[in-house]
Amino acid sequence: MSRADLPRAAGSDWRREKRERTRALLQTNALRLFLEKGFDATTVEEIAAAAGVSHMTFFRYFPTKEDAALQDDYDPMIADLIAERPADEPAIDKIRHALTNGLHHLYDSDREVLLSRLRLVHRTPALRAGTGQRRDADQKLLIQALTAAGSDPGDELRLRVLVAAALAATTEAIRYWADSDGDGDLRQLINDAFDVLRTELTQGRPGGRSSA
Amino acid sequence: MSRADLPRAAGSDWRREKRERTRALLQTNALRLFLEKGFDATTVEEIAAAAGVSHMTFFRYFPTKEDAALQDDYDPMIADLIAERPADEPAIDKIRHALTNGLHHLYDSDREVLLSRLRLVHRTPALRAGTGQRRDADQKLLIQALTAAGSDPGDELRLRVLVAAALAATTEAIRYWADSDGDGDLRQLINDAFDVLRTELTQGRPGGRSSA
DNA sequence: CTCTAACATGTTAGTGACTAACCTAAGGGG
DNA sequence: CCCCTTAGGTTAGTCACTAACATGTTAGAG
Repeated sequence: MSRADLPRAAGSDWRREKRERTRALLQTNALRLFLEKGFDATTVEEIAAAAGVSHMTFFRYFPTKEDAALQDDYDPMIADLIAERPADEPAIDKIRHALTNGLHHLYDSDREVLLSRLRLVHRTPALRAGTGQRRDADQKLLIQALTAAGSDPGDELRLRVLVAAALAATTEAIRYWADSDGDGDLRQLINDAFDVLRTELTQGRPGGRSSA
Repeated sequence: MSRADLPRAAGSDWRREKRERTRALLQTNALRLFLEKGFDATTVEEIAAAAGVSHMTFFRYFPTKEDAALQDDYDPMIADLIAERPADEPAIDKIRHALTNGLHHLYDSDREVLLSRLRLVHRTPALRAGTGQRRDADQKLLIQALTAAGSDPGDELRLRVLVAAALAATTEAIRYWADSDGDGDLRQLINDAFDVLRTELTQGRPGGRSSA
């Protein structure tokens, strides 16, 4: 297999540190160049050169150029957050709370970085496409977490639709937030989006969102 | 611009027919080869050769290899279907009915082709990513159609979430249908998916879908 | 009827993402 | 001390996609 020689998680401390340093160097340089010159105008060669490695090393850390812009480590914590919710809570609320709580951290720490990354993704078709794949992965993750937390795994379509709708609402809230340059409270927007699901889908009144 | 010399919609009957024949030849050969050998294992050269043209001609008709697998002409009719719905119908029902009615046609005519195409997309990461972009486009289209049909354009987030949730439900129904090899009625599944939105998101009962 | 503009297609020669096969150097355990 | 593991390099590909320019064919103006 082509990617069998990926730098792995094991090894002595000093090797792990080196790996992590190289990886971080590649990703920060990638993001900087993408923001400076645009995603398409930046070549993998340039990124590798800026990080002081060869282009092959880049591909040992990131399977595609897109991944250097999209990869982060927020996903693994979602499952944990779901597991922490009370077992009798409805699935949709578990998701809602897990997501809003999860966003909490990066929201006030990495705020500016997050915003510029969202804008980059927004204006780059290749990256927008990449997020679709991420959403599929997130959906799978959430479904697993929910069944692990007690949801009926037999009712497949129901779970898929629930999770997909929840992710769609979250995505729209995040996009809306990025579109308005980070004005407003992201968690509030996400709650608004979930409220749209709750209130608008049942009877379809033309107005009535909870806040601006 | 690079794509300024795309075969256009104008011209005499003669030219238009030739264009359409070439285009159809390219797309059917592309789909056949993708299904036979897999998407990645098929080169654009092969497709072009099978259609009896050069690889440049291929790119004059399809901007990317993915498009040869994904492009169809179902989208334009969605807007029409929305416009046909009664003006006072809730947005979510407009979408639901437009989509189920729209699926009606291709459902019993192209059924087998549709199924194999869905399976192809399902097992090809590059194509799954492509569908994400299509969904963005569909979302824009639907929002335009809904505002044209009387929805309040000022309440941006609400419309985005509504449409995104509707598209998510539809997508999940279609995937579910493809996963179960086309057993069951697709329109019924879509209605089930919309019912999940309606009944499960409001109070989050653990059971209660309308049919299998 | 001829000349020309428009247009579908071809040819050739790129660029750049990504892969495969093989090589090197350095630390760590036997 | 040897050797194995592992981070990284080198080189030489393949293939999607682009740019620039060439060619034949047809439609329409004169």
